[in-house]
Amino acid sequence: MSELSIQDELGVSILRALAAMVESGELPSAVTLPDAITLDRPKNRDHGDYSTSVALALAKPAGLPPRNVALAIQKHLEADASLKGVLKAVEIAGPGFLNLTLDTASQAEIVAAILSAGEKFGHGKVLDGVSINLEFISANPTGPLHLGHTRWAAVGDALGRLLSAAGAKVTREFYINDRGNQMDLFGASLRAAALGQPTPENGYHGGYIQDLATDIVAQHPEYVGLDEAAGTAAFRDAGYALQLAQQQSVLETFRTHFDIWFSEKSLYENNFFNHCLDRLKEQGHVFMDGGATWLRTTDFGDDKDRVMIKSDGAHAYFASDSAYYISKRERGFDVLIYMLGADHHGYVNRLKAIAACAGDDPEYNIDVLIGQLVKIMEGGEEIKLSKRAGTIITLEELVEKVGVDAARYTLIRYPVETPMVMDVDLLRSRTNENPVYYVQYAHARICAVLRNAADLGIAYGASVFKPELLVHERERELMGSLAEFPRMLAHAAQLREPHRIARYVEELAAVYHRFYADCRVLPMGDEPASDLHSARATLCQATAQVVANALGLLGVEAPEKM
RNA sequence: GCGCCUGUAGCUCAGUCGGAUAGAGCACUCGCCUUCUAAGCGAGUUGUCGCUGGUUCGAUUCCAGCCAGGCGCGCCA
Repeated sequence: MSELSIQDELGVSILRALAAMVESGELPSAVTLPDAITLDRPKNRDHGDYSTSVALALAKPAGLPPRNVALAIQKHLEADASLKGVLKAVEIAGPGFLNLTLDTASQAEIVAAILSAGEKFGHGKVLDGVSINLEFISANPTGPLHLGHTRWAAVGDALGRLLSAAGAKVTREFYINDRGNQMDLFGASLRAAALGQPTPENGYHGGYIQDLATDIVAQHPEYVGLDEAAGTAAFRDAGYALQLAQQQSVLETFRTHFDIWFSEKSLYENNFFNHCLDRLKEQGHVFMDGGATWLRTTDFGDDKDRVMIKSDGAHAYFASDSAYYISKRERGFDVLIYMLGADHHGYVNRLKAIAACAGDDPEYNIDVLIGQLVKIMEGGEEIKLSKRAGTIITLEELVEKVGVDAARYTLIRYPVETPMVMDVDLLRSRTNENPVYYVQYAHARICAVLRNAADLGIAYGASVFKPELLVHERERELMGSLAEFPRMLAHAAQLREPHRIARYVEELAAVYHRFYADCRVLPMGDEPASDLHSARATLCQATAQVVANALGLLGVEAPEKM
């Protein structure tokens, strides 16, 4: 079997047909042929296994009626010897669509391909060799992770898995804002709580502050006696360590792993920031004004120039952004993905401007994903998200209520640019409204069938598989869906849209359930085992593999029993 | 004012190299377990794809303008 999938093979054959048509004068030589042919899966099964509108697209430049173009392509495909045994029929429909129907045995090769590739089935090379830095969450270490962070935890982690599967070399990074006056405020709030004093103005509230303060005092009773400056610093550092450890621990239980926890403070160690500043100066976009040091980001589409070093000598947050960008690039990453909340979308232009100021190509080196904030409904009312008010749903609480699988799946299955409403009551009720159960059930169901097959002594697997037996419409439908997985994965990776995986696997589960309802897999009663039983069991095995692979990309378990 | 996102069925939402009759779940009605997991399957009902124009063989999809909602525009972090 060739390296090419059947879709690819058909696409290449059509391109060959087009080239031959130019050769023979059936198409004017002035017509520019497409680089690749896209084959769609028609919604209507009467339209074959794949369809293409290439004839429609070429009709105009060729100055020919679309049907004539389609007829010529059809003629060449039917004469193509390499498609014997692959393509069963080529039909022309509507204004000039070409509908292709595959030969059964050829279509069923996908089953063997899946079993052969196993966990790797679907993985591809569209991002081969690309070194990607994927930064997400990057919450302040001044409190627990809330639901907004949780969306990024789920989506970011799934995106990391997806990009890796597409061939990219991915490093997941969490940026710790461990510098600046928010940290000092955090320290002052903890100290106040420990001393039983009122929370400072704009300080941090919430029960966790009191809890942290209590823990710190238990470990370091001497902190209570320190003066304000020393005490604030001591509580800040101790609170930071505890809070960061808490975030790290809860993320691990959420199956979200980071390769690097990057400290903002570290950007100012070992003269690194000055090194970055020098690099930016070399590019000529740094200037002084009013005693401050600026980056002229307006050279590259930003609304206004940005201060890096304030006139009082302090580093503005933008200084960190700039240095952090350069750090990532110097560590060898080609593509930097930033996942930001909608309230930070104003940063897109300035981030891209940093890249341009550093002499890079913002369109290639920076990829910013903007996620709309999550709203939470409980008891029919919206809960406002406010880290400081203390009325937050944390990642831990969400997991406690609905479990890791349901939480991750629900958060991933919507495009991030869609504002999302999570109904806590609904998720807590564990009804079937959550499609994760639907998908997991399909997997568990298949596993049950395969267990029974083994008990009955039915052999299944690539070695006994007879592809020509799978002629039932439901079987063909199922194999068609399975064959879509690699292409879907590549597309989702390129678009950075993990939600497509969830949508795909839901459809696959639906197709499997239909197959299951119409096609008996195992022998009934005393019926003797046949090759068809084996073939169907093998198809089930391949389906379970793809469902498991898809759920694996989402970080959701594929249970063998439910 | 400028910028970004959103507007699709009663509700929650899918649908981006433009494609054939616009989909799913929930909800509602009715069927299917004396054999593989009924957490399932099947049938039925629901639409000015925000509005108006443009591009073309074809627009929910691309472009422009408008309407509505959300968010952002600091020598804060």
